[in-house]
Amino acid sequence: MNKNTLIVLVGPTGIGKTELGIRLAEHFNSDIISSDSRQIFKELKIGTAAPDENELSRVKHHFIGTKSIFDYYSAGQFELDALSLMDTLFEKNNVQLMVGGSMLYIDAVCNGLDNIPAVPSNIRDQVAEVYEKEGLVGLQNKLQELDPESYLKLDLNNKQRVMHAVEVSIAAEKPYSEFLGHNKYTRPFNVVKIGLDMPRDILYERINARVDIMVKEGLLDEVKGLYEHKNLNSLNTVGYKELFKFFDGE
RNA sequence: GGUGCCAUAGCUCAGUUGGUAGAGCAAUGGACUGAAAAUCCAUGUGUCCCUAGUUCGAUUCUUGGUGGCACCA
Repeated sequence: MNKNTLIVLVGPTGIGKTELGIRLAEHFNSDIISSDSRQIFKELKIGTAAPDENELSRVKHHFIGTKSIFDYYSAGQFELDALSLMDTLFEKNNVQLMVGGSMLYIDAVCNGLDNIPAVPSNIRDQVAEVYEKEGLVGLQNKLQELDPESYLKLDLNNKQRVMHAVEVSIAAEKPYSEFLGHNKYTRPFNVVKIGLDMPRDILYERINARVDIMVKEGLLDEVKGLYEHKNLNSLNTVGYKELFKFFDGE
């Protein structure tokens, strides 16, 4: 049994993770490690319901507003960043708290992802160009050539997956599939997961009320200011993409 | 009160030159190891507002209602 414990607080949007997380952190005198893939972007405040100044002042938060929407970020990077942070945090207190709804991020920290090499941006551009010129079929052909095993296993309609497998295969100069299946990581801490739940109709009322508050706080201006960047991955986000469509008259 | 427009899936709407209807979103189930609040796959949904006509047949055309919106008074 490790002496260090990571409490992971999960649950659907709007259920009250932020507030409960702060109260737990105050109780354990711990920091909060955010595992929210969108609150990490400093430009996305209102629409992601990121903790406000007051909440941030109550407990030290990590990974809130520390990246820009123009930065490339990923679950794998989060795994590295979070683990190295936790090394330091556990020296101060053997209970730490992770709060947020991005399940792959949480999974990466708790169970680990395989050690797949990062893809340089020039290779991402190169693969994106294949997609632009030859479409999904072009990517599928590339995958069949570079990594026949993934070609058989992957959902070939899923552009994101096919693209990533191709990118990694090029960057690593060996098939993407060879990196998979080795993730038997043990972590130097225990994991206690707490999942929050409530009746759906009440949750929906809370979410509706919260959207009204967001609008009062200036959500429309926030989204308008980001409109020109609407094609960035980081802005493919609930609450933003719908408003982009609204501004387009859809 | 008058005139006009509208009423179709949970929501926004398309459509049927008259042969009982469909997209997007939502929902539900599933997949997913560096975009994960993402992405992909599958599935259903209906008194087509009510009424009476015309018609072999009306959600579609006509009459009269009801409700909503706009304009005029």
